[in-house]
Amino acid sequence: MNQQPSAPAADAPADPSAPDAAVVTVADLAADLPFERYDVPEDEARAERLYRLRHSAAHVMAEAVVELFPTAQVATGPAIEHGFYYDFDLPRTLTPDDLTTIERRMKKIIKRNFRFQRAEVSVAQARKLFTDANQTYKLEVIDSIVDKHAPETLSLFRQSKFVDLCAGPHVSGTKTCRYFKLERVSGAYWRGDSDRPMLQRIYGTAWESKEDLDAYLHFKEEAKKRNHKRIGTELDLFHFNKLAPGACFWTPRGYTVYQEFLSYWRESHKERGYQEIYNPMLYKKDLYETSGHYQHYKKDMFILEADHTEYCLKPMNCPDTFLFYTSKRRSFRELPLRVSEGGVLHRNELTGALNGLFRVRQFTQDDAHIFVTEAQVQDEIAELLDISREVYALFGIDYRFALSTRPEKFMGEPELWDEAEAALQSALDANVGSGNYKLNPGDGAFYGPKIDIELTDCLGRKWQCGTIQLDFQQPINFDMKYVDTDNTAKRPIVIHRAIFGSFERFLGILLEHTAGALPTWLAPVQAVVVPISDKINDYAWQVHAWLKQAGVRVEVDERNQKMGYKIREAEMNKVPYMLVVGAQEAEAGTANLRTYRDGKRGEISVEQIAGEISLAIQDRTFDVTIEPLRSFEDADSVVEGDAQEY
RNA sequence: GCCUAUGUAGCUCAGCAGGUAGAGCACUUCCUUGGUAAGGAAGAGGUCACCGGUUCAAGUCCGGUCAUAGGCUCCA
Repeated sequence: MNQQPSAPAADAPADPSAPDAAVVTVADLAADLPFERYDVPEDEARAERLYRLRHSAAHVMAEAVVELFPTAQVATGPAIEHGFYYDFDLPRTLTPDDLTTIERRMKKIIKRNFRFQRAEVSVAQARKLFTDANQTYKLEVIDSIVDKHAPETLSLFRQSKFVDLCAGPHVSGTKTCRYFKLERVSGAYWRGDSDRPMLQRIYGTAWESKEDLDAYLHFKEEAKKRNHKRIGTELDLFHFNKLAPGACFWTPRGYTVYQEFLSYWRESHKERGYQEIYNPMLYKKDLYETSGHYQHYKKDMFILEADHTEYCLKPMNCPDTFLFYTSKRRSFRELPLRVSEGGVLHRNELTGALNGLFRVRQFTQDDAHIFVTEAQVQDEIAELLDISREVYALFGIDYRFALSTRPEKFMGEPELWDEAEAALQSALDANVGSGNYKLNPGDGAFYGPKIDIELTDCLGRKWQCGTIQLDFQQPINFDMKYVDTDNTAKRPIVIHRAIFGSFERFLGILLEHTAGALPTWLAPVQAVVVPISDKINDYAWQVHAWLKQAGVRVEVDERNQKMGYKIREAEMNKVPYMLVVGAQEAEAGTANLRTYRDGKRGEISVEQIAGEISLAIQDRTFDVTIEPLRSFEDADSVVEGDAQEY
């Protein structure tokens, strides 16, 4: 084989000690501009201070990158939750080694504590500056600022040898940014537009103290341990296979959990007057033309052909539930008509968007549609708020309601919107209390206002799962009617609602929230009997039979191992109840109880243990201790669900 | 779909100057018959994601495909 002489590669990192003389940086060109001392106000709130710090860290990082790549084009670099990022257009892609190099250079800059300085220049001056420096992204930023605000001047910030178009604010000196860490490189479209160039984005985190930084890094580690995909493997609940990307394979244990979940859902909704129907999964495209999904949602649907006709795998339950409604004449006496259809849904999510149970291509929503008269809206909403509360209390998860109102683009009559919004609002005021819910003006669906439910898990992350939406549009599309008391046909309103969002996603959240230690009623194995030696196996099976009779999912670990080993195994499998039995217990008809939550409990009669477990199952007690990790999430960042739009 | 990284036993990972695979756990068998998070020994288990190329020789280098992760975009 030919040994290539080790010539420097064309794309090797630039040597900063010998910068290309031809490259003129913004800082060089801005040397004569009127930069002034920049003072930071005292007594600022922590959030503001962090914002300054992180935004400044982004500038420091940009300086380090420009040092390394003098021809780099810099795009934008804001402060974000936990840190900052900056986007660059670079001559080559960055490697993990580059990140280390950049970090080292940043530390040098930080150590010298360069002051941030500010200059105000005319728009023309700014344009010339960035044109001469060949910074095209900045020019585009200037253009959009001018379009939007038509300012007379623009501000520049400088620290050391880096000058950036920037409104600020910043810290006074670079040393304030010293508790930082670069986290990762990724691609990001310029202006978030997938038709524009892909830039390289470097993410970093920055804090006010070493303790904060360490705590944050620790938090990230803990969060990683709780990843539901990891727990799913550890507890043998589900797996994924490349032959069905984005679809979950539930194992016997996992499917047990899933079924328990479904049973609860069925039971609780049946009690509240819901009727369950079961519809087809495959429809001619005409259905979705009627609903409008074919026009607007086609790229997310799986479409196949048979009999020279296009068929669609249903991506949501609404349209086919409407076929149920219109399948016969409806009377006002039937309303409110509460119909649930937990069908299997398919959505052709982009491969890059798939994420464990959080974002799948096949899933089931705890979906239901309620057909109501206008007068019934408010009571029905109150009822839904009540169910939501019941459900979330069961899982020990914090939640908050949010009202989203008419967006700029909407369908239907504004008067109807106003009425509907008023109905939602008064239901919220009456049942949740005014001020106890969030307002998202203009965030409603185009077909109606909605109430979203945001969950907060023990990692402080927010999730949008449940949603209650009013829909005036589909009743028209499907020409839904009911015969009213005066014998005339009237148009019902549809309420779309989901509490969990999707079972898959909610289970994923629950697994992370509980770190896999599910409440007894959901646990795949609720109790394990641990005989101390195989001489006790007969009694162990006797205990097994007693518990089984009490409706407990119980196993016997009769492997030829020491009990310490079996206990360890049961602990790692997060089995709520462990019943240790030896000669003594066999004699007395007892078991030595150990629980996942409370540890060793001592010798108790099997009857009593069986009673305790079966009560926990029956009541669906949330018998789990959640130790909340210190939260690093900001108040208003919500991870959006896949169940929010219909 | 786009960017970057990753893909070796059921799991977690090592091996990478190219010379035809290794650990721990899990599993099987045997010994041990034990009091609340790992007793001992032996054994079995892998087309190194897949396809193609370079080479006498590829887990290792190159190209492509698929999947996964983190982002971006999307989530009427």
